[in-house]
Amino acid sequence: MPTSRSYRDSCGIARALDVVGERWALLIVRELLLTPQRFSELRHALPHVSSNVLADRLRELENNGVIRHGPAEADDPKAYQLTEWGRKLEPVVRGLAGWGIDAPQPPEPTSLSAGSVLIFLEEAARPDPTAPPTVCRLDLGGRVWTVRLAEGRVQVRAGETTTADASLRAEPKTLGTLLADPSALETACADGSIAVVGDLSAIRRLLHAVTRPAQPNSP
Amino acid sequence: MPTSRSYRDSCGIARALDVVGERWALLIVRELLLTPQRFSELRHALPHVSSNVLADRLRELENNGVIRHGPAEADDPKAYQLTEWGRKLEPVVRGLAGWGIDAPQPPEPTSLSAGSVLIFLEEAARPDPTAPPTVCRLDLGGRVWTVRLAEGRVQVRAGETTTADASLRAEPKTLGTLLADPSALETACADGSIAVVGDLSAIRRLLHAVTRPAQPNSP
DNA sequence: CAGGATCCTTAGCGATACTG
DNA sequence: CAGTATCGCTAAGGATCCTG
Repeated sequence: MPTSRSYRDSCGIARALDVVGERWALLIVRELLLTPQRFSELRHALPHVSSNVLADRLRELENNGVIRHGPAEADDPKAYQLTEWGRKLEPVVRGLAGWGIDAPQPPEPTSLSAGSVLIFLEEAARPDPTAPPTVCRLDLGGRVWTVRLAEGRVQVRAGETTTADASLRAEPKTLGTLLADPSALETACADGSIAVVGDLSAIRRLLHAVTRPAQPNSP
Repeated sequence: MPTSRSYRDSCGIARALDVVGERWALLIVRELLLTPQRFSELRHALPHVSSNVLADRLRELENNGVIRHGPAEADDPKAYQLTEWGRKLEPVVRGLAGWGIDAPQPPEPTSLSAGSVLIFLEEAARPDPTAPPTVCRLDLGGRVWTVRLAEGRVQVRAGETTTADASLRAEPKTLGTLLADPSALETACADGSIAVVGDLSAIRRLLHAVTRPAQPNSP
């Protein structure tokens, strides 16, 4: 029996939380915002969720019309994907991402999935508007993504492109480290923790796009 | 106990949910968005939360820098209020409200606090831009609010105003019913479930501001 | 082997009662 | 009024075990 506890409040917020307020629900939505994914891909993207909870959430989200399971639009017949209504959560999820970035850093060991780092890229990046438009191909945790920098924004899409300036293969966590400290790029290339093909300066532009202008830290 | 249940994910969304993802947290933020409130006021606004859970959440939100308790800015010294960072959740909460309004209606008995109906007012209202600017004074569940309709938007503020076109006193749930069915206004006046002073047509404009243009309802 | 279902333990939740 | 204390319940976490 999946969850059925409700806030019993007619407010739109409470009704939204009745649907996506349970644990892990919004992180599943985060993952599916980027691309439809299968059960095992979601497990890999959210390594700390147990399989029963994930199955419960997926069933619940499907029953509530947030995601869809079967084949639709001739896609992967086993992939979970957002419905039209579910996709409307995108601004909310992005807003949460932007807000959470300002949270105090937990000092604990954390994971970082491909979805995490890509959403972070889109949300936190403020690339130099005067820099040349750049297209990077990312091979992140076994999936390929295309990242475009142009006009002060970063856009991520699932899948290949034909016109990349550079290609980068790395673990999500490694890329996260580089985003925090772009100066480690050469070292990472040298020790093989990442692999770059093409124009290295394109990767450098990507990394510097998310360098934030000095966080105020007053408690 | 090592961690008090964290997602252990460096993603901004996960870190946001570590702070406001627990049950009731975002509904507390919803209430405090309108005005600082005391413990008993929050209990009244969220009738289904038990006192220990409310106390836990408030302590947690305070520890995480979302709300503040003591006296600040010469306000009610016992009221909880949002910090500057906490207030930045407003677009997220409003986004959730707008999304949740399109959720299928739960048939169960639901509550409706003053905060609920006021956020709904601000979020769902699309007043006629050609109608005259209107100021209503609302006495809702023992607190006074000022509602302004102007230029196609509705703005709610806590407290009195000096220039109201009309004043309305009602229970939050009664107002919710009227917003769903404005034609019941005369009946409600007659049977005393609401009390109107001043220009009744101002109240009528307020009620019609949220009448939505025919919901699509396809499952 | 992907895609779950089942079992067991723990921690968070809900309701009520109680206290400074 | 502003919370604590207590207790039964249920969801989450973790591992293992089916099933196609």
